[in-house]
Amino acid sequence: VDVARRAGVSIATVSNLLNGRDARMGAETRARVERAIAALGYQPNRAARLLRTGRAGMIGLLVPSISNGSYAALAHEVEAVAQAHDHRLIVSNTYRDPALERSLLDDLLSHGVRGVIVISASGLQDAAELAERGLVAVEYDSRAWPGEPPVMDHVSVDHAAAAALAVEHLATQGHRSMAFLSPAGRTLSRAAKIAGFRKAAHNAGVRATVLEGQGASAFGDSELAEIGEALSARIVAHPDRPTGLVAVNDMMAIGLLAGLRKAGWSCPEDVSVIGMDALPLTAYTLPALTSIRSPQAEMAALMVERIARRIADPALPAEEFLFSPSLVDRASAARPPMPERDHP
Amino acid sequence: VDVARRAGVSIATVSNLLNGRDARMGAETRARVERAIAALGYQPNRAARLLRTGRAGMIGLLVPSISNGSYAALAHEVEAVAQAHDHRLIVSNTYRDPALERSLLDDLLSHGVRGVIVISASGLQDAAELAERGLVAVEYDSRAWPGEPPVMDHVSVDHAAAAALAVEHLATQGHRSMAFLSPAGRTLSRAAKIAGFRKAAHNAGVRATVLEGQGASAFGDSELAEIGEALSARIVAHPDRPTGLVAVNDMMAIGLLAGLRKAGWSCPEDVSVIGMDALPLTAYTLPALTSIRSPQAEMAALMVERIARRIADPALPAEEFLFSPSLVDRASAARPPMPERDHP
DNA sequence: TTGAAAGCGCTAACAC
DNA sequence: GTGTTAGCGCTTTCAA
Repeated sequence: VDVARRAGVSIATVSNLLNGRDARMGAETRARVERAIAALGYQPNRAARLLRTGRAGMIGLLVPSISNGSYAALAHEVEAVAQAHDHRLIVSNTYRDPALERSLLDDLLSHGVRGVIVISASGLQDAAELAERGLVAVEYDSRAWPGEPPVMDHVSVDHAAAAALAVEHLATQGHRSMAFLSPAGRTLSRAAKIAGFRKAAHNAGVRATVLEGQGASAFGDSELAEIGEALSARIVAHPDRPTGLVAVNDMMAIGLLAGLRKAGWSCPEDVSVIGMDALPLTAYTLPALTSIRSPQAEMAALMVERIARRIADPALPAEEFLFSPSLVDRASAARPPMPERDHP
Repeated sequence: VDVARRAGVSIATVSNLLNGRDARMGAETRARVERAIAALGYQPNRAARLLRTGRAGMIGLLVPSISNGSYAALAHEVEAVAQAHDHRLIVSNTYRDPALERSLLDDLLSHGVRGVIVISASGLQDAAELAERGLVAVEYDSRAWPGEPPVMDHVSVDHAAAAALAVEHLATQGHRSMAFLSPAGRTLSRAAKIAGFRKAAHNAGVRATVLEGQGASAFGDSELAEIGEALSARIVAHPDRPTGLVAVNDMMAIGLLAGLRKAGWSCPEDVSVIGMDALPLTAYTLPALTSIRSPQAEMAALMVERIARRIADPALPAEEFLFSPSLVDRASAARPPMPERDHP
């Protein structure tokens, strides 16, 4: 109203300009309005705009814990993409609690958020219902139900391939007995990694063990590292004497490295360790951690783009996108101590 | 409207119940309304509420980069507190760019956000103007201008004390020459740490050097670690032979550790290193990193509480809150190699 | 090319 | 105790 008055036009004209409907607006009128906007330092009230249009200019991100380095890195990428589209990012910790997840989703909806990226332990149950209520959700790092057409978009790295990459790298170095380390809870992504690990080990003809730690709902950096450290005791005592270790993620690998060291084993001389996520800091551990990297920036860009497209066209069929992981070859994975000799 | 119709009451009654004005509402009416709400799965539209009341139920958090572990940890704490108050958290990366910071703040305002926590390199210039426009800002980890009454709330750990803690710990172990390592840009918190370092070193009667790396705007984990690694070369070549090293934060310390190691120096035998932030992962480095911890959870709680109080009462005088850091004594700081002998 | 007016869903002042 | 109603700031037909 103030801008319109100052420019001597109606509020509709101002609104038209603001919303790009200025194709055939008088150049002089446009200039007057623009001057008024600048002079008044006017900024549109987004709440009112949202109320009217249903578009909030915000997207949601639900992560188990934002202090987990891997999710923090994802959040960074997502925020960067969102910022480039002039959108804000609402972040919430879900602690892998499905009920909380659910209520957070409801709440985002009531805030006018129409698009959300979710990292869910168990998969979103009522995706269809959410879609009906106008919420476009994309699941990160979880797969659709095999066989059925996906009910929502899934953007994930190929966890099975990631595990296979680790196994093959170790097998190439000569390891014949490997172990996969994970916390106790079976999230979808962990299950996929474990399956991939088993299959690749089978294909490579090596012995495979899966070791699960305590603490079902571990998602914080310290819990993860702690579990890794605790698991090292089971490694050194294991009858199969695994020499190639694959950790479900980098923080577990870091804990594992510390535990192994305390037990007097050195890496990579006595055991090889491969992590997953390729966090920046893994380049600086001792030894520098060999790890598996996901193309997070591209995944973030795709997720935001999919959300934008499905908001524009809700009929857009859901798809599953699978990204290929890559191995970051550093110092923690090398040849096993004495290949084959004491295991005929 | 739907709820009111179903419950056979007016919308005002529904609104009254929803907003706690139900003190003298008929028990039977209340029950009917509640049943209708449940049956319809009704959720209030927050955009409309915001438009009417000006309260968005969201708070903002502006960090240089959310992928930086220390800010991610802070974000986690802040989100937890906000969630407990049924508020959502909007997070944005500022990349330490004052212009971006400024436009993000404007944008949050237009989204209806009334409270924001800012980590700013240079301090918020126009805090007074923001306050006038209805934005309550709290600065994290930066101090008010000394002498003048603070124009906004500041919540910070005492950086000078943190540096002093590190210096004293090293001095107690016998170190007589120390260096402080930092990236090149002088943020307020870095400046405070450096001043505290210098002063404490002077008090302890030890030699003090401040070494700055390249890369003025380093806030990402990898840049920080990289600078730390690069700085190690200047340490080993330094004429003063500093044996006690204090890094501006943990990621730099981790990079430093890696660089020193490559140069053939071992820690803590040849040099001692102390980091700052006490990130969870520092318990698992080799050697486990001695570091300085801030009470982040308490600081987060205070910031959210201050925001709530100042929104309720804009006249509330601004204050500066200083928290005491504590030393986490681990393995990276010990006695210097040969105390005093080759430096008469 | 511009303007008038309806209405998004809610809250709160006020009337009953 | 409960209901009526104005209006938050905006977008968007529709009319001029």
